[in-house]
Amino acid sequence: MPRARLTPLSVTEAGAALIDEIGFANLSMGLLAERLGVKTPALYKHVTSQADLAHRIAVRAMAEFADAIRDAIQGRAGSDALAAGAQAMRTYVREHPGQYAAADAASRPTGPDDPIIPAVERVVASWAAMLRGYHLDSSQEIHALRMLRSVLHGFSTLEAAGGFQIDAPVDDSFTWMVNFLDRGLRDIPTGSAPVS
Amino acid sequence: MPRARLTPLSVTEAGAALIDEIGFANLSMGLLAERLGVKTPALYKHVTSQADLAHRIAVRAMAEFADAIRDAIQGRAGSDALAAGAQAMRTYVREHPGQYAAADAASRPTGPDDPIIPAVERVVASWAAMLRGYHLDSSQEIHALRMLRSVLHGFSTLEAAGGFQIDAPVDDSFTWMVNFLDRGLRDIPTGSAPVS
DNA sequence: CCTGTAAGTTAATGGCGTTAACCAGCTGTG
DNA sequence: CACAGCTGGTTAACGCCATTAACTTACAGG
Repeated sequence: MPRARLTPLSVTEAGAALIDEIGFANLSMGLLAERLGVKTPALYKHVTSQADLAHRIAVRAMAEFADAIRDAIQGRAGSDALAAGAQAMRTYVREHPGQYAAADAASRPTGPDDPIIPAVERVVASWAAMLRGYHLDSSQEIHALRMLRSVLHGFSTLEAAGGFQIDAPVDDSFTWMVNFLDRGLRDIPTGSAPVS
Repeated sequence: MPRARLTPLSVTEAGAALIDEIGFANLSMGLLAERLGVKTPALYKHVTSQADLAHRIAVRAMAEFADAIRDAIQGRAGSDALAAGAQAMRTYVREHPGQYAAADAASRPTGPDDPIIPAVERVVASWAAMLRGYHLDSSQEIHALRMLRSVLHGFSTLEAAGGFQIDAPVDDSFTWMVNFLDRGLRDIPTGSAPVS
């Protein structure tokens, strides 16, 4: 019987493809083994557990996600950078819902040398670079960053989950929302935010 | 041996309490049975499956969530209503992370008579009533609603998951974000949204 | 060639959700 | 007050899944 020649990397990649098809919650060792033409226990020669597999998928996904955001923002500024970055995020989540869910679930690092940390930092750095085009007060940057992350994460995951039921084009809502954010960011009162 | 006198309702309520303690993904029939002082199969006399239990928890949670939003908005208008509603949502998710996750997972109805439908509709109606205070163009209401839902859902779930790592007060970011939204909503260009 | 190791295999364990078969406590009737 | 039946519990058993152990065999280096 010929060998399958698996590696941690090839197992992770196959897992990443599978998780997008069946959903994060439905990932199972048996399904992945079948997909790779191998019996379930063989996977444990390359991956220590299902949690380890999920984490490897998450790291890989976060890195690809960071690349996508960086590439979209690259060479643009201000409104253009915001629109391109937001669209890149939405596209990534739509095309890789399982991997995004895995990355999201693993985004709290398990330790100080968790390889997801640099990947997360690259994402944050891209959003921060994009926001720099709006010349915000430094005390407000973190708030704007958190808002941006919240709104894009919320929209993308709700869309991927089929959460927008009403019959109105989701594309239009997304464009409207990005324009709303752009307008608000271009017209921020200076000084620290007034607390109600 | 005395009987436990369980009902579908009491099982659902115990499940709701448990899911907030251990998290949506960790809910198990065995754990809930133990919590109720009963053997696992006893639960199946009141609930047809774990999926059924999760769905009942979700319906209950969505209804309580709808109440919380309605009560917060009640008697307020404009900025006050937005701030109160947003805070109510954030508080609900923080206090009931498991139930919110269950409600979120079940928010796509399984059929036309799924009891989650009216609960979801009440939530939407509250947000729509709140937005009415901003006198938006009717063509833009749905977009504003989706944005609001996205941003509050995103912020709340990220916060509940411990996603805001940087050392800056999350309360301040939330207030800043709500103010940002309020400013933007009070100053919306009329006519249909410009599409880039 | 041939030997050792690493990548597969089959077999076994334990935890879960679920179902079947059984039994006992409450309830409503004579 | 008895007792019959339903209803809400029990124990036992099944199948699926993650994981581990014990084994075997393909292949790489000497």
